[in-house]
Amino acid sequence: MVPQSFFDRDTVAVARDLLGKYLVRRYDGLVLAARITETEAYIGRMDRACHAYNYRRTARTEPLFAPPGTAYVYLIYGMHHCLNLVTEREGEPAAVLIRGVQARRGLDIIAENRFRCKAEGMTPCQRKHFLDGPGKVCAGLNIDRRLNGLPYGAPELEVCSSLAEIGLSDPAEDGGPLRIHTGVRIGVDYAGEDAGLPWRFWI
DNA sequence: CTTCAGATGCTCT
DNA sequence: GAGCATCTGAAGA
Repeated sequence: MVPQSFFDRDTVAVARDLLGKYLVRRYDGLVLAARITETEAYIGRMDRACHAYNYRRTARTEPLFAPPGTAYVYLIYGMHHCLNLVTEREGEPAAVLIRGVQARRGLDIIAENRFRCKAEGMTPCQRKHFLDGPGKVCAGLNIDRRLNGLPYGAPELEVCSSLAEIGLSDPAEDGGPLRIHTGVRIGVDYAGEDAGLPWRFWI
């Protein structure tokens, strides 16, 4: 598991550094793991796209003011969940949205969570777009508002830098330096000039 | 491959 | 009451 201090840093740096790391999700005796492939940074201090813009503190944004590494999970469009990991020192509302991952452990369980079928039964289209969106990440890994506010270090959700930590090997870990792409964030047109900030990262 | 409508409920005004 | 850090399936090119 990466140390909590990993999240106690500049949010954009954390967003970049989370690429290639692993989300490990545990529940009901199951262990799921997925490689992080797409992230976005949100910084309340100066970012209109952030729910806690200008330090706005409400019942919803409360987890963003919690210690680094805390999970911030909210419901969007009435039916999808989005997972964020809180960054910066406690009291600085900021987080990284997990927008995409690749499944590495628990394929059948994740496929069941997403499509109510075995991994083998997925269509080519379902396979191609398996976990390439924030709502899909949460659906596949069974993440919902029950995890909102979860302190970092809890076994239910961890971030690891190597799958060896859960007894697996991943060829992608030996693939050399990551080729990191940068772009504008998705779905934040309402944020005015801040919508153009290059705070989306993917590999 | 693209566009498009519809689903659905929480949050803040 | 408006709007939202989205996804899906259907239809057309």
